[in-house]
Amino acid sequence: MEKLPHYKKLHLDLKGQIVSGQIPKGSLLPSENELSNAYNITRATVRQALQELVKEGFIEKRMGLGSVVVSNRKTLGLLTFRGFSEVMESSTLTSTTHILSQKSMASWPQPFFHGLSMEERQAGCFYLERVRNVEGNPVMLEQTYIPRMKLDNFWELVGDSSLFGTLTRSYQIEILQVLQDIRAISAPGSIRNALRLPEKAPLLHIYRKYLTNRPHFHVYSSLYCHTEKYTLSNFFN
Amino acid sequence: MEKLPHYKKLHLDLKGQIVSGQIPKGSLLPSENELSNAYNITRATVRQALQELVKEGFIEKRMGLGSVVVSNRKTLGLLTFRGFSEVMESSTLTSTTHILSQKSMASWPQPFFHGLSMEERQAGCFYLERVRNVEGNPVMLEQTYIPRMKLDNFWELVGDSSLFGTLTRSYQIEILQVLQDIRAISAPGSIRNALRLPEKAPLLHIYRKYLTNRPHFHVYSSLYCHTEKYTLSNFFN
DNA sequence: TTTTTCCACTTGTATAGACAGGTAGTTATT
DNA sequence: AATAACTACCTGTCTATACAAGTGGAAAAA
Repeated sequence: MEKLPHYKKLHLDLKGQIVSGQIPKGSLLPSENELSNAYNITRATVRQALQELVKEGFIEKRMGLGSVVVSNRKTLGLLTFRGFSEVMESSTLTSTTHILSQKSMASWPQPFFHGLSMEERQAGCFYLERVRNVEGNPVMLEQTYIPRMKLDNFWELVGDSSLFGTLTRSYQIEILQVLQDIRAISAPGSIRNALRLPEKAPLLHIYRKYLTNRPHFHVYSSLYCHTEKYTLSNFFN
Repeated sequence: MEKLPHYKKLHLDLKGQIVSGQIPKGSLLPSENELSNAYNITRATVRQALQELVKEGFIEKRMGLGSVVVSNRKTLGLLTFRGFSEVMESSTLTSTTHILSQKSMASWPQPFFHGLSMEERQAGCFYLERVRNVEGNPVMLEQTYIPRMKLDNFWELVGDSSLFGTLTRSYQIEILQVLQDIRAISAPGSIRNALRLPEKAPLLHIYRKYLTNRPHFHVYSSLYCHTEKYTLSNFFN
């Protein structure tokens, strides 16, 4: 039993009710005062929870009116934070993951797409290469690099489960922010094979740096996305 | 003289000191208690201001340590909020804009890339098509649709200046959030001409919906980005 | 000298209350 | 019937305070 802060508890409760459809899109959330009474917390704490929902794009606040549910997509915004499974898990689309490669490396690739600190460079990295499929179609190749810094039994703990879920559960590492560079490219040969693409197919290429709550610990990803059938949705704020 | 809320005042003060270099990158902001004393406001209000800076990517907060300045880039995060000029204005790259088309339309394109409310549909839209150049190279084609809702003298007020700047200054419309779908495509003929691209060049295509502080008023954009020389950088949180 | 403990300071979470300002529907006025 | 005023309710901003939890350096103990 983990004891979450009150605002987090309310946040998750409301999010659950929104994505499950109990609070339908277009409707109003209970008012801040109602929520503060119902949960026995102050309005300030309620507002903190609602703020999270705004940030994730689930609700919009209207001064004098209330909080309007504007989306019930579980995926909204999560793409920017987490791996693929979390994004897809709630949709009706079936998604699978296929691991192509999984290894510990004493040194990082040279050149690496992002600057590294001395600490990171010396630690070496874990490397994970995965193909993500939606409805049986390969749509994304994900190459992830994790510094080997205080991550005992990493592969055993990751196992078959979500990478970012494992980081949170087993190491209390949470993603706070993501920096990324996006570009469109023509699929190179190596990627074409993995995603079964024709020559010169346009691909979305994203370099990501995940900032975490563990200082100086970052996760790096290189993503190749085939966006013909499934597009990448994001919200920003 | 507009009277800003206290937290907004502090937010702008700190932002100014960060982008001007008075508070250098890597250094710590004054602590929340120091700021609350200096400005004669409570810590809750200080935290509201700092939260904005975190959202914009200027600072990171470290529990037990303080608020670290992690960026002094004027542009950071703004790409997700505003048009092109704001993004480029602080960089050393020279950027120019060329207007291809500029008209008022009684009805929206059919089909339109995003669902519209009755209100918006009936209002018609202003249409603005622009090419953005960096160092003389065309890198982005931007097609923007603005509902004709309570925007008197729109074209006169926009003139040559920034679209989003005009919306803010003349109509007090501020962008709160951006929803977007991203995909990679092969440049279609019409776009190839405007951006002077070879056939089948990979292009980034982004559909955007800007949510504003004016209820039910949204701005829509379709962006085509040539990302060979200049990539799109974003931060998420 | 090395390790542990402690402490000052920082951010995180939370309470209780107050007033300003916007929304929408009802009621009173024209 | 159309307009204006009122009202209940909602979010926005802010004060004052308290304690929990993490950081980093100094002091104490090994």
